Amino acid sequence: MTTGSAGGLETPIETSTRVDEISDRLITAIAIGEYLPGSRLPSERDLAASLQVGRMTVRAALARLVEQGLIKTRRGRGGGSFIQERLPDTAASAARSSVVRILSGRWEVLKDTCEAVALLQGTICRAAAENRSASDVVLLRECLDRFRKASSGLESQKADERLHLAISAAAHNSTLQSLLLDLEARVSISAPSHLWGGAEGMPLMEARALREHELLVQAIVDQQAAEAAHLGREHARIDLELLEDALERSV
Amino acid sequence: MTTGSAGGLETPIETSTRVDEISDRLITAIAIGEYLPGSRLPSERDLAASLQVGRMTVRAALARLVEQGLIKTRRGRGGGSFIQERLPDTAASAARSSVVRILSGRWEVLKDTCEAVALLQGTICRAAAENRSASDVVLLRECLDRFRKASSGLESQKADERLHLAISAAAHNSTLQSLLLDLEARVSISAPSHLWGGAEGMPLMEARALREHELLVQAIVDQQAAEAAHLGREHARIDLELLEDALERSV
DNA sequence: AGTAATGGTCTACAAACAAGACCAATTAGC
DNA sequence: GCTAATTGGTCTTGTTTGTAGACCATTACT
Repeated sequence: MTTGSAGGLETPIETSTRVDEISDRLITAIAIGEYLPGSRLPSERDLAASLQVGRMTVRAALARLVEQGLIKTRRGRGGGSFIQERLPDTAASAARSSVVRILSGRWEVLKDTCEAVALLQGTICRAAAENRSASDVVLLRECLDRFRKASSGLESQKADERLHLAISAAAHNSTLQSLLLDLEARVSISAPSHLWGGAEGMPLMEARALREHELLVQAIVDQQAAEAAHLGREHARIDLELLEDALERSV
Repeated sequence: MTTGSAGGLETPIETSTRVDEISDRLITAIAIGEYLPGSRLPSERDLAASLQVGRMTVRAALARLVEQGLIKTRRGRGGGSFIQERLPDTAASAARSSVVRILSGRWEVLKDTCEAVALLQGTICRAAAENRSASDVVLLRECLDRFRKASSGLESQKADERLHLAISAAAHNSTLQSLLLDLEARVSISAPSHLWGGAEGMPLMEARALREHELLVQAIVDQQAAEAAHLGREHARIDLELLEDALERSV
C-alpha cells in the first residue's frame, strides 16, 4: 500500500516512491510464487506500459531486485529478467544464519501480523459461510479438487493460493479481501516460507492442509458460520507454526 | 498509508503525494473531532516541523481545506487556521443535496467499507475478550464511565472514540488495531456523520450506544468471546444505519 | 545477412518538495 | 500607544524523482 492514512498529526509524513512501490510488488509476486524460479518477468518496456510508468522507473526497481539477488538479467532477444533459483545468501553462508537474519528483529512484528492474518482469515471464512452464493460453491469445489490433484510442492502451492482466493471472494466483501491479501503479502515478503521452509516436513503439512481445506470448504458450503470461522482461524496458524519451527531449528 | 502493496502487476502504479497525505490526515483529524469547530490548527511552521516536511507542502495541503471550506485562515499574531462551524455547502445550497453529493457514486464502496468495519470490529472484540488483561479491564470501565457522564454530543463522541480505542487495544494485536483505525478513518472522511447527521435522532442513538457499550464491555470483561464478537459486530452497524438513514431522508 | 526484441545508456524536461529569505498583517505585552 | 513577537503570504534556489524519447549493444530467430 502506498500508505495507510490513519495516524496523528505528530508522526512524520512518509510517502513511498514509485520505485519502492514497484519493487515491493515485484518482490511480492515472486514471494507468492506468481513467478516461479527460472521464469521470466515481463520485459521492461511491457512492465512500464502496464504499470503506466517510465521505463527508467521500472529499471530502478529491477536494479534493486538484482542487488538482492532475486533476479538476473540477460540482454538480447529472448533476454529479460529471470527469477533466481536460490535465496541470495544460502549460497554464500549457512542456511540457518540467513533464516535468523530474516526473522530476528522483526520477529515480534511478524508474529503480530500472522496473528492478525489468522483472525482475519477466521472472519472472512465466517462471512463466506454466511454470504456464499451457489456459484461460489461450484468454484470452491473446483479449487479443492485441483488442490487434491496437485502433486509437486509448487503446484500445490498455486492451488492453495487459488483456493484461498476463492474463499475470500465468497465472503463478498472486497475491502476485507484486499486487506487480507495485503497482510498475507507482508508475511510472504518477510518470510517467503516456500523458499526456505525445510522440505522434510512438507508432505506432512500438505496432508494436514488438505484435511483442513476439506473441512473448511464443507463448513462454508453448509453455511456453518461458527465452524468455518474456527477452522479458518486455525488453518491460518500453519504459517505461524512454520515460522516458529524455522526459527527454533536455526537457533 | 501511502498505499497498500497488494495488487497484480497489471494495475497502474499510483503514489500519493505528501500534500495528499497531509490533507487526508488533517481532514480525518477534523472529521473525527480531534479539532472542534472554532478551534485552531497548529501554525504552518509547527505543522511543517512535526510532520518533517517543507512549509510550502503544508500550505498546499491547507489550501485544499480552505477550498473545501473546512477551515479559514487569519493572519498576524494569534492568527492561524480555524475550523469552520458549518459544512461548506450547507450555507449555499440545501443540506440534502450535499449529502447526496458526498454519498452518491461512492455508496457501494462505502457500504462495503462499513460492512468490513463491522466484521473487523467483531473480530477485535472477540480477541479483546480472549486477551484482555486486568489493566485493560480497569481502563475499559474508566472509559465507559466517562462515556456515561458525557453530556454534549461532541463530548460523548470523544468518549466514544476513546472507549473504542481502549477496546481495540485490549485485543493486543497492533496490526488489526491499525487496520481498524484505517478503515474507520476512510468512513469518517467519506461521511463525517457528526457533521451532517440529523440532530433529532441523536439522543436516541446515544442511548442505544450506551446500552450496547455496557453490554459489550461486560462481555469483554467476562471473557465471553462469542458474545463480544456478536455485540461488537452489531454495534458497528450503527454507522451503516446512520448512513442509510441520511441517504433515505435526502432522496 | 537481416531483422526484431531485448537490456543498457544518455539527454532534456517537468513536477514535487525542501530550505530559507523576506514581506504583510495583526495582536499580546509592556 | 508602541514595540516586538507571531503568524500567514510570497518569492527564489536547488534537489530529488520521475517522464519521454532517442540511440547503442547484444542476442536469437528466420
